[in-house]
Amino acid sequence: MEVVVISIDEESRIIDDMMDRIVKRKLSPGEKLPSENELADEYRVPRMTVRNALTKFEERGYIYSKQGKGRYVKEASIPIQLSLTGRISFTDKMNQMGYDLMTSNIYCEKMDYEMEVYQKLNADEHDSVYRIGRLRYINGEPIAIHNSYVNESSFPEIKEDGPEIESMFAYYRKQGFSDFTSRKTMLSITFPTSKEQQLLSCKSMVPLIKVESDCIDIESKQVLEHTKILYRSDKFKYDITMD
Amino acid sequence: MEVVVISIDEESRIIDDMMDRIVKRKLSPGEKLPSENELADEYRVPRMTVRNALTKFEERGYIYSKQGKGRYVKEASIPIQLSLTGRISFTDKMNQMGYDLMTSNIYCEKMDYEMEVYQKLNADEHDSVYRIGRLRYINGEPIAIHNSYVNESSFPEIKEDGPEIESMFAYYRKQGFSDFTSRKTMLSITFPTSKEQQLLSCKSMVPLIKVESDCIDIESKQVLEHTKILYRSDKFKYDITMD
DNA sequence: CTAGCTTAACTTGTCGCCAAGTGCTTGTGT
DNA sequence: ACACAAGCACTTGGCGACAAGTTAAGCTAG
Repeated sequence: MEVVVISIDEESRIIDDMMDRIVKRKLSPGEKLPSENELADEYRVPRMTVRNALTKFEERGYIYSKQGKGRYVKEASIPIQLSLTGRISFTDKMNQMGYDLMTSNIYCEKMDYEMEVYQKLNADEHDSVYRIGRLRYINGEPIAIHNSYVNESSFPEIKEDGPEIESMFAYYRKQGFSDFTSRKTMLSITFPTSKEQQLLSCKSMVPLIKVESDCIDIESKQVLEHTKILYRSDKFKYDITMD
Repeated sequence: MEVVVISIDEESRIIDDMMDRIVKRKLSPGEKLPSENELADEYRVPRMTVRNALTKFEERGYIYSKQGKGRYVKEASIPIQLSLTGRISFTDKMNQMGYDLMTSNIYCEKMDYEMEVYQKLNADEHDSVYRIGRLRYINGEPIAIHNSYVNESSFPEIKEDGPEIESMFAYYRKQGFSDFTSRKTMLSITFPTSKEQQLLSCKSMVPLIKVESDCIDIESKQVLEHTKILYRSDKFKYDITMD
């Protein structure tokens, strides 16, 4: 009889085990992990295997390492419960939940032509579309990048106003619009580019939740903006309850 | 004057660039990437840096490698548009969209006590709760693990029936329940354990979308099940439109 | 006795060599 | 001229030695 050995990836096994130790509180936040050599002996694998596993684990954001010292368990951040369902603005949502929200404008620039975005704005290829980026902080931590795409032909002063806008809704109201709706909201997962890693001060393997939507003036049916928000997935839990 | 050099992680820069080449179609699916040595020369970095970057990229599921041959761009899978909003069952959703859905039962076992799950089922600590796991395939590809937690005191035959159930809704109807609702639906992101990697045949860095919900009989207000679904995030786009 | 420096034993980080796998090219025997 | 095998030039994969950083103990000099 032949014995079939199903090879389970050693690295994944180590990550599983580390995860288990953390959730079972055998390893608490701030505590030092066993050294690479100790773990290598324990799992009977070369140090490099342990090392690769721990590097992956680090990039997911669960531990951090210091050369010459060791690896440590990160403080677990309590997930912020975010409701994706309501039609209220991000700012209002967060204030409602009692979070200390801060916003900083990071850019307001003319974007290069991109079919997908232009189409959604009903923009002509020769229109100027501005991308307004804001970084959202909660309790001082950057947690989301909020991109708004706005057609200059709809808002001629957007180039000047853009760098000052905190809430787009407030801006639209000032421009004479009052009731808003949106067509479709799509959710997908991406990884941060190096720029996004810097802005969100996160590692390359922290998944981002990308929420794409738009904002339409109910009265004129005009598309005011297209939005693309990138949330750090390790900081949130989303309530997507229907009612 | 002091020149401050902001160090951008070399690995991330390489990944950014590879991603860019793929979306800009400088590299098409099936095509071979430049070798590690070529890229190392191009970016003026040691081969190991390129290697680490490409390994990460591979684990995200964008490329695959063959020893002795090279690295190749994977076929981009067209994301399946899944509506998270409706109250119809997974099976119905998929059939409605015209996808070739297949389900296989992978386990039906008494679970160990876990406070969170037991609480949500209003189960006593001494109750037997069964975990019924099904693997969902679309076009032959495994794409989601569907876990249902059911209290034996509500469904005494669950141990025997479990391994045969494809649709829980159908099962509940057969048991005399007809109208269902759910309380809260939460969405979060996790990474696959090694078991989940095997079941979903995906790499360790493919994020999974975890959707937790429950099913309640409207008439009796009884909690019939707690569900935990793990979707491969690289295979889906979610429609979370409100209306 | 004490302050400060040296050293050694740990830690994680980097790099490069060689092993393993593939396929093309080349040479040889029929 | 063709078949086949050996070798070489490429690929990715794995591992081990060393570099760099940290800490604490112990020795030495004041």
